[in-house]
Amino acid sequence: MQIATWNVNSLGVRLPHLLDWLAAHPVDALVLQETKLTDDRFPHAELQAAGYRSWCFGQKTYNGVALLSRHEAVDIVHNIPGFDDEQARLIAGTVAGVRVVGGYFPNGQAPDSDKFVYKMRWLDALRHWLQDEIARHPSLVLLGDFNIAPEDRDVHDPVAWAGQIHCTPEERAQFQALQALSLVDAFRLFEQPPKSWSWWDYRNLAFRKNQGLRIDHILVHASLAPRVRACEIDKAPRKLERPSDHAPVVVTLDLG
DNA sequence: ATGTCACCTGGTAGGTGA
Repeated sequence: MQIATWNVNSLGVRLPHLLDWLAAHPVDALVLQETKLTDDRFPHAELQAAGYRSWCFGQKTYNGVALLSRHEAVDIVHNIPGFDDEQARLIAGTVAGVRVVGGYFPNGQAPDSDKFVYKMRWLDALRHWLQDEIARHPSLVLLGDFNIAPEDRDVHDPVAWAGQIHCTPEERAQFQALQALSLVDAFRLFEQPPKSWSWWDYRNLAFRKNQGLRIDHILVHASLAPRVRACEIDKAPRKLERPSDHAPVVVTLDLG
């Protein structure tokens, strides 16, 4: 089974890229972030023609998430239960016995901003809900755009980024707190190329210079970790014309 | 290089968010 995450930065713009990518990488399930579409505009028909059922949770202009699956998904959840939120940032569903939780974590803007306070509150709520959710569904995968670079090796220039948004001690502590729920960073289960990033700023020729961050992650519960066969970032879509600023990340599970 | 992209309002540009 393969599960992927991709921040598409507007599905309205990126649908052709997504359809091309799915044709080349027919993953079983995929979560999307920053769809930026209200649900009435979601391209269910085009995705169905590509072999995918889709569940969306969007809003106008900003945010928006979706779950795509070749098989039926059940027990769909929108946003973090018990956390009152006007922003569409999380969708979960159970696919073939795997609880798939896709999140578009708040960006946080700057460490001294109100948006950073919201990011911390959102992460606190996520962790508390996940604690219960893992007890109900141990075969859980948490994936998406975390907007956190967990370690210095996930940052092209750790000195310049020290203390900046995505790299603050508070955000990294939140990432570690998720790991403390027995969630394992699938990417780090394997030897990876150095300077592996999942996001490159549109500015400054950042992709050409490979100046990026690894902020898109796939965390699997420890009960699934022995089943993980691969975890890779696919840089190819970032090289296309009019790309998203993020690359997809794929995990391969051997569920026997 | 404060260097781009997407989307909004409201209009032939400017603001917001990332």
